[in-house]
Amino acid sequence: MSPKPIPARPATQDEMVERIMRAVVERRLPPGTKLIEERLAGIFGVNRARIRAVLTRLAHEGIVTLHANRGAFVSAPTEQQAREVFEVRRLLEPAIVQTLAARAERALVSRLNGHLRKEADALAHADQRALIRLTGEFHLLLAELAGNALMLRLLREMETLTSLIIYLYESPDLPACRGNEHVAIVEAITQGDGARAARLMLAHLAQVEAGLDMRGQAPAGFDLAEALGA
Amino acid sequence: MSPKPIPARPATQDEMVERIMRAVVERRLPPGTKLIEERLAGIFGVNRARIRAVLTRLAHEGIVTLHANRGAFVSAPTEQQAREVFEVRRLLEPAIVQTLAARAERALVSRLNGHLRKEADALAHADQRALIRLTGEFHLLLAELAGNALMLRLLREMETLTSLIIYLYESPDLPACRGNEHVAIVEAITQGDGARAARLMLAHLAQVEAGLDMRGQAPAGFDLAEALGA
DNA sequence: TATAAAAATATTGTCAACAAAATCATAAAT
DNA sequence: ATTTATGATTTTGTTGACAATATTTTTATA
Repeated sequence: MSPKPIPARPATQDEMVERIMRAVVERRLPPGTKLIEERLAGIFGVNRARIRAVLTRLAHEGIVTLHANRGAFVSAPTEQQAREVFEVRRLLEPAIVQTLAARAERALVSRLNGHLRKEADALAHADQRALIRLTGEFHLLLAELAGNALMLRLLREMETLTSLIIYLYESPDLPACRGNEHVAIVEAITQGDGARAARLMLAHLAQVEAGLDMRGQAPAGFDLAEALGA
Repeated sequence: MSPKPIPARPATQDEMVERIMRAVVERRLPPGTKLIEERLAGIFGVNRARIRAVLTRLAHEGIVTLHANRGAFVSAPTEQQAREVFEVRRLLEPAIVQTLAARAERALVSRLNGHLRKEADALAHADQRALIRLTGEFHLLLAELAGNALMLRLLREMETLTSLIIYLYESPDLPACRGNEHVAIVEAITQGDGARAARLMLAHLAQVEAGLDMRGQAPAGFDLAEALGA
């Protein structure tokens, strides 16, 4: 028996989606994990109908896969799907940094540097989990600063999918993005050199993709409540 | 009283999503239309729970907007959102045609020409509704032929949003895309001239966007059953 | 011991009824 | 006539129960 998690007041739908996505990004919910409706309902303090809506949303984003009469599982993207995600990211993200370079005001630069500092801290403290999360969030921060809400949503989706892809196809202890590449990109943005920023981002994505080797296994199950607890 | 639509056997979720999206694209469901759950349930021969899942999905795609305790409405994208959609399309679609030009085999070319013929037919017969649908589907066909399922999904989403945007911000009797621009793009693809195809697509999208003037009104309601009937 | 059938359990899919909230219609008051 | 309050109706949000389907466990058999 795991120590029963405090029943807790009901969570909102966005909170639930957010917490599950975060658990996926932080590798507490590996691909293949079965998401049992009643279990989730218990954890979040809501009933199954609410959970169902959450799973529908996540399924639509591709983070969860629904099998008829069998339930919801954390997706295990195929090699083909992995390539598709990177293809789209290669089209969107270089354009984002190029835009940012064109209007690199103080506030923008300082937020980027603030983020880089956090990444460096996590690295210094060998806080693996934080590092994984932060390296992913870097890309989302760029999208957010670009001021296109649609783009941000799409990238959040693909960032989460990328987490699954990396889990499946890359050695788990290498962080997805190497910190210095992020630093170089911010540098180019700060200097207003959009072309270089775009080039660096493209190379960065290519580097991540190149680090994959396509022979992954979906691992076994484990404790849902613990994964979603903190 | 509208003539009660045949109760019909229950529709699958995908069918319902498909039919609503098509109704939006064909302008039978203008932005602002309220989508009453029970009404939809009657039309599709299912119960409210199923409808709810459908609305959740559509809301996630931005085609429908949910207001707490007030229900679901066909979205009325703001000027800002409209710009965001076009920004993303400008990044994705030129890349798609460039890819296609690079591997323009017979089968591909013939499918494209087949589509152009349909557009020409609809134009010749002054079949406004078909023309609207086909001009949108042209862009989806390109995405489909590019063989990236993720990209296809994203573009289907944005194509539907574009329908709403055009409804709101452009004179309703001009078709969204002028046929000859599509012809020129296919020509460039056929000749394997990727750069030109990309340039034409970019210009095409810019032209559509330029044709918008941002002072739209959400129109009144009307008969749901009729809009979704055929 | 290994395999196959059968029962028991767990999980999802569906539904109808109720509660809460918003909308609409009506009536009262300025 | 316009506005404001009141009540009736519509619509959404939530819940629990049940049926249908998978999965697991047990039992029987080779």
